[in-house]
Amino acid sequence: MRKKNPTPTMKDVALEAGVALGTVSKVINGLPVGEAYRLRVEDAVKKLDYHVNSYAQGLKASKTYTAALLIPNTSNPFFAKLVHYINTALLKRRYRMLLCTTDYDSRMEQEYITITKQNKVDGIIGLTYNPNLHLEETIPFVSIDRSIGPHIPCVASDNFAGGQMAAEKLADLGCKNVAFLRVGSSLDSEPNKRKAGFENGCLARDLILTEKILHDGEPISEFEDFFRKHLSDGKLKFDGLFCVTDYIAYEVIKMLGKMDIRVPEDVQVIGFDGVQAFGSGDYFCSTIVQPVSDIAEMCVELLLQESMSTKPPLVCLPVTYAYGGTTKE
Amino acid sequence: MRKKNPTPTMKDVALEAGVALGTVSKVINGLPVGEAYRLRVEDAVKKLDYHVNSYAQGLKASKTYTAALLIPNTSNPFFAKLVHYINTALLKRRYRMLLCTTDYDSRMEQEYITITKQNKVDGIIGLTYNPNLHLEETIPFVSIDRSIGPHIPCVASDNFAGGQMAAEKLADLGCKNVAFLRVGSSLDSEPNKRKAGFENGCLARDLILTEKILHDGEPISEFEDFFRKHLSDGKLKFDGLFCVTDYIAYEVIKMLGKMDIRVPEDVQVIGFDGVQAFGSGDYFCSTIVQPVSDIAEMCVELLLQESMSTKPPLVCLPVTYAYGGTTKE
DNA sequence: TTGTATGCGTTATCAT
DNA sequence: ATGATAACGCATACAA
Repeated sequence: MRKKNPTPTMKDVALEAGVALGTVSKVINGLPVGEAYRLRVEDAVKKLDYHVNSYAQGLKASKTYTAALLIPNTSNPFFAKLVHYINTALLKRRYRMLLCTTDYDSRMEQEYITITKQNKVDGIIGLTYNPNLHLEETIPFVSIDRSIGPHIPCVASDNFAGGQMAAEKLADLGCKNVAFLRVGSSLDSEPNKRKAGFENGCLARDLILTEKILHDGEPISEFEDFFRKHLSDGKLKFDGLFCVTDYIAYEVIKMLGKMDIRVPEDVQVIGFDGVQAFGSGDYFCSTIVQPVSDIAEMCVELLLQESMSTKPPLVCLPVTYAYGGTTKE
Repeated sequence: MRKKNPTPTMKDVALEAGVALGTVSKVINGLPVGEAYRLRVEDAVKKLDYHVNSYAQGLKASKTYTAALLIPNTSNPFFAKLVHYINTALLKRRYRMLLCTTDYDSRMEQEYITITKQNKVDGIIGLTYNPNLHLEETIPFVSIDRSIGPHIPCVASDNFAGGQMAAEKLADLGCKNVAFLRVGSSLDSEPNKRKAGFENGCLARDLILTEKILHDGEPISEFEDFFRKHLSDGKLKFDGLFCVTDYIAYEVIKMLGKMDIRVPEDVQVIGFDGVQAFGSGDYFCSTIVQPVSDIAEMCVELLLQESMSTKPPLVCLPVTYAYGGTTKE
């Protein structure tokens, strides 16, 4: 009883159980071992409240059981949700998540690649906007929403179908004259397909379509000017709006409020993402919901999958529509 | 050039530089070493793009350079912000964060304590609602918003001052008759002081005060009944509301909208937390802003501080008021 | 089947 | 000042 070991090791367990070190290891890893020995070891484990040191384990295996998640921030509710589900999916597989919030900053994204090296992560899941991110060939990478390279799988929502769905929903709800509102990084990423899908849907349902696309530098207030341009004696020309994200929808709805245009009476609004205020039950707006938890699962699954051969280049997951008070239903 | 080592080790560097292993270690750790040797080692490090394996380092030092963050979720924007800043503060000190989202579930909180053991974290930062959380005596713990035990530091906003500030602000803006709205876990935690501070402020400024406190089971819609009870010919008796969180404020404002009571014309509303929609510039409502980044820094500082003796039992950080459209200013 | 010895990447103690 | 060596906790190939 001289030195009370703060956290017991396999050696302590072996000593306690009166068996050899190797035997303990086998029991821990579920390898075949004599019944009597196993019981004694298990007792000792319980008695000492022993837990394997997964870092030492990793050292042996040349793995760290850690995956990095590269993401702009945790403030955007969509990202926050992604963080949550990816973390959970990793933990379930006894992996740790190294959270790297880049703040849309390319410099930071590169910096994190370094941290990633220092931490010897086993893989990286990245939602990144850096057009020319230089990443290690050797380390597994799964991209969200953006195709990054020939052998790097990309996971995204079915953005095209989502755009289409928005058009159909607006048509079903009686809209005739709709607008598509988007603020876009010029990078081509999967979410860009929302536009194509929406156009396609409008065509199919004979909706008149106007588009307003803000480019990198332009302030979001440009949308207000856009609306004013399409106003005739106080009434907006459009009866439906499809905003490329819930965030845009949120800003747009505020603008409409200031202009005394009622939502959904005068104009119906559909967003994209499925963001909930405070993570609680209700949506900010009627919206196309991304299957965040499925996206997370898929990313982790692909990342940890051993065989490179079976990794598909692009996985699109189905979206759903949800009512959030900004449409007539 | 036979086997191309995927990630170089100290040994490789030593070989490359033609020096002994120990020498490399010293250079890496900034210990004194001959100038010529140092240069050769540094060259080799650059050439091989060597990074220390912090897990092996940890194995020697019996540290993991990992701290766990126990928090209900990342969906609530206030928590999301906390996650972001704590992660950043840890990373700055070359620590990793193990994110443990408990979903307000006591069972999960305990489960994570186990994961925490398996992962041999060096410390825990916890924002937890488990009244009788059983935690290891041996591992450093810093609590957010709740005093948990005699030797466990607690970090929080100055909630009392925040409550006071809300009362003063409402008084300054012309309110005479105000209400305090709270939904409360019965647990006594620092945020409860918001009530005391507000009462204090109302007294000082001669405001008539009504309180409505929802208990654990009651649905938030109870507030709507409360309002209807204090309605006389369509006008609300109150001209100011202090909601204990921005979330409550958000829900309350929606209710008021349905009742055709205008904010801030008919009634002004102040929340608490300083939550921003989508993490962008503007606040959901006029609010008392918690200094999230300071809280995060303080937690990490206290956690990693060696000397137990100098750890204060409770640290309260100053709050500020921010306009968010739901007050007359 | 069980036990022993070696090595994973580092650091620290010791001779040199 | 520099270099060899042991030890950290664990897994495993090999010997008993």
